[in-house]
Amino acid sequence: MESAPSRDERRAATAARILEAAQAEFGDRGVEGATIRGIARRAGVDPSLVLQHYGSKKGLFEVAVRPEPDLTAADVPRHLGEVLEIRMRELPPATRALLRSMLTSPDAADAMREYLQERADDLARTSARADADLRAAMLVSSILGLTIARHFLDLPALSDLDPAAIEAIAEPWYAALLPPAG
Amino acid sequence: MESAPSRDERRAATAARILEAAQAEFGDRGVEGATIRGIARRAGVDPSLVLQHYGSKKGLFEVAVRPEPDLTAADVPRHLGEVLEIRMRELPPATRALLRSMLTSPDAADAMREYLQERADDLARTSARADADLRAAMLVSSILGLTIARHFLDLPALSDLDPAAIEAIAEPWYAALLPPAG
DNA sequence: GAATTCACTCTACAACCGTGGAGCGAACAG
DNA sequence: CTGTTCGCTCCACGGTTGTAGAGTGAATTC
Repeated sequence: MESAPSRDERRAATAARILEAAQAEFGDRGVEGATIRGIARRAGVDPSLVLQHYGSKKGLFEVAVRPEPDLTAADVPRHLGEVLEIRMRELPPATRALLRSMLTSPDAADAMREYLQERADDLARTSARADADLRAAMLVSSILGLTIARHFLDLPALSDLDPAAIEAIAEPWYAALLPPAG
Repeated sequence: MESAPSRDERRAATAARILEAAQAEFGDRGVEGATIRGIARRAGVDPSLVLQHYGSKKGLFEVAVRPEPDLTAADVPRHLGEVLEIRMRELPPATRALLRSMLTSPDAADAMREYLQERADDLARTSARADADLRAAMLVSSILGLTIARHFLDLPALSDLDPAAIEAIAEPWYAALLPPAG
């Protein structure tokens, strides 16, 4: 038997439900397109409650796009496979919300640039080439394009396909752009 | 001396000025973010006039993102250089408006998918490989990612750089993914 | 010169937005 | 059992949006 949840537990649970609803709504419509009322409806809650929990729409968005801890983990993906697999299969809700908003919200654009820059830096460190920074930036940008085309534009050749088939071609291609040192 | 412009000519001129303002505004803020009032202000005109010319916001957007004829020209760019050069230097206003809106407007997403599909088909025809369609889709998606990272996210390694430097690396890399037949 | 067209502005409306404050009712502390 | 906390809902406000219709004055036509 479960013990009856306490008041605090219930509050935390609705807060989490609101956050999920917000990520879904931001992911579907972007920051500007999503509305507090829409998020509240999806969470089965009054619009005011959303703001009582997260202060403002902007505040809610900042929490909603905060990447899951295991994605910002310090252990650099030595193989691109990790990043690729994550990007090619289902997107994490926070990532999806950030991607959806990055072209219309300066805040989201900043967050995305920062994220891409980190990934590019990680990658550049694995190479000894003089133009490693540029090549790393090109690489992460290409992954970004693939992600958008597959998950947001539904380009048939990419969205219909098994992730493994894409990875099989992409990985050696990426390695050709920025060969690992040694 | 110029002859005084007729009434029709003046009307056409303001219509064109409104369209330019709309492309700029859509390009800066996206379909949802841009407002009729903002477009009117930029064109130095009353908001109502915008609708009298283009019917509705949606109608205006459709005209605003219509690609310039020389970009849809039937002559396939045999070399990617053309596409790349266009994408790496200044973006045409219509393209910029479409790109900015593609993640938040289903109509824009459809138009962009269609455009990418056409380009991918053109490219795939230059190859005899069995997986040419997939590789072509990957290629145009990568260009898309590069364009976004450079022009919309301002990823420093890409946006600060001379287009030629990027092309010098990108072109052979792209050729490696989808080598031209023969 | 008078009559008419029409490019353009003014005003208004209904819908929607983010947000704040008052109030209710059930879970808590004593 | 009584008093209090507080998670939650209701209602309201000011502002912005897309859009429609009436009005105005100058260019056009006869």
